[in-house]
Amino acid sequence: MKTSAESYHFLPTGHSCSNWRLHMAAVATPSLPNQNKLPSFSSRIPAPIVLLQMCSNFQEVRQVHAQLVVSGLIERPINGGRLLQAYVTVSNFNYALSTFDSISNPDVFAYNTMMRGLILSKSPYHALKLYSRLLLDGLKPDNYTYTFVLKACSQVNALFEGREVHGRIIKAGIAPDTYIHSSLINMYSSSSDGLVCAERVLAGFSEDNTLAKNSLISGYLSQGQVESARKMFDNLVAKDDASWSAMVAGYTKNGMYAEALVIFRKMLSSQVSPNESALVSSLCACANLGALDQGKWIHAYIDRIGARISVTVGTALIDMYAKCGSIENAYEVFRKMPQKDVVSWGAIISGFAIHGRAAKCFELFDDMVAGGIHPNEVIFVGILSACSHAGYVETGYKYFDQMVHHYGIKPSIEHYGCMVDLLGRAGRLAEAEGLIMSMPELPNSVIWGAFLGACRMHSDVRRGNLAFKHLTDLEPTSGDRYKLAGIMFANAGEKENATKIRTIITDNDLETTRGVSSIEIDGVVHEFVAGTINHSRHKEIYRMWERVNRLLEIHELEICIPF
DNA sequence: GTAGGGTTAG
Repeated sequence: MKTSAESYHFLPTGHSCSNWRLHMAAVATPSLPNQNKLPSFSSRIPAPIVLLQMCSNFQEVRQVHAQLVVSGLIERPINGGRLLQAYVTVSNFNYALSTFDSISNPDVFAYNTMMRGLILSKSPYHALKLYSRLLLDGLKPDNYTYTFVLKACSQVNALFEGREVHGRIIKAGIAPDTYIHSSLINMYSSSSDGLVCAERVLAGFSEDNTLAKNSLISGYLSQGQVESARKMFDNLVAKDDASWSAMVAGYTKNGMYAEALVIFRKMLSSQVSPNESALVSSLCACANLGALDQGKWIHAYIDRIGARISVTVGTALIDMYAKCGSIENAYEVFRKMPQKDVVSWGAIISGFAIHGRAAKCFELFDDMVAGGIHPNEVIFVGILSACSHAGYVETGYKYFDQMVHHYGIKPSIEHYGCMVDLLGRAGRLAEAEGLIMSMPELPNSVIWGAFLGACRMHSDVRRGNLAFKHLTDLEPTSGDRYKLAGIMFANAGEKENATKIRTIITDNDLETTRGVSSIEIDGVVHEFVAGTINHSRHKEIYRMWERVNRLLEIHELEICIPF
């Protein structure tokens, strides 16, 4: 470490040394973390180092950092590594990086800790660079180094580099432990080509290793090989929470939502308490199924076990309630969340957008910005789709402009989709067409589909024909596109074209879909198809629905225990 | 003398 406080320039740019000294004086005195819980002072370890291990947030680490500088303890190289570690554990990666830079001769521990920080902050490329620097420094990588570098490789699908690391591990004669094994499997199974190697790695390890087996299960699932994963999972003797949650997450990721809920239920009946990942995945499955009762049950379960609602779980709850049609519950969860990140704001804004509450979306957007959270591209998808549902063309333009020029976000195809939809619905077809032509990338079927829908709505056969031509190129087998065009021609009185299209649909046996909505009663999902009025039990369902509403008012969550 | 699963949310 640098030897004096004056030359100690670890702070991010904008802080001068004199400011730092003043600041140190201000923070060094007030409440330090849990001083009363300190172990006895007979210990040889200096008090600030003990404190460092007890820090649970950034402010505390910074205070102890100040003490380390004042006491000169920072000058011992080992303490520099400890400080770095503390910044990584409280997820302040800028301070971690500055601390690392201020260490003059970082040892393997410092390198490992910094690599871990870079992986946690989703900078795997930097972690890989640091690994090369470690080798250039002539240091000898250890088991931790290999675990982290393999993790970085799997994050960027660097199969080639990963193989090289694998070779180096073998050549170095390191005895690979369970962690290295599971990291190798993760690395190889980040691409479908590597799965065979992953299987071989597992086969070459004699001990029973649940960690590595879980990794291979996740690998199969990430490559869509659900059957292989399930087989391996069923044969697993010691299933831990990670094994279960890998299955729940894997089913959800592969769109098999019902299976995800079934295995989640099995997890609970096997007396394994679900971890955060399993809760989030199963809530995601509920959201996609519209299974409000099951979602509410999971919410009640979380409350019952007294788990603190984390940002991640809270966000998954918001999304579930919003997608299951219960925006009020979503908003309640949102308001009660002690911490929110940009994803939580995105979930609630998109939720209100789905429900057509544009004004509320704008209000939330302002609150978010006022709270110092920087909107990302997803926030604008929510805002623009709210504009389009409400028909606010000028507001939509305003936000689109703000996104590009004020926030420097490059519009994605989804943003263009919202704008085309917005302009098209409002009948401003020439503007919509101009926007499509100005797009930097090639318009996809979503864009042309929205445009065709708008042309049909406003009986613009010339432009509609253009959209239809593009759609037949992009999606030649989608019956829906032909159907829409057929309706457009029929409405415009062009009977010849309309019948031509109808014969295309029947001759080629193209499938068309109909609008479907569903409600869930007593754990069973009932579907209603647009245009049909005689669902076999619709009267009964209506009566049950009324009863459910009454019950909900009386006991809130008590009725939903489907498991 | 400090350490490492999996990873979901818009």
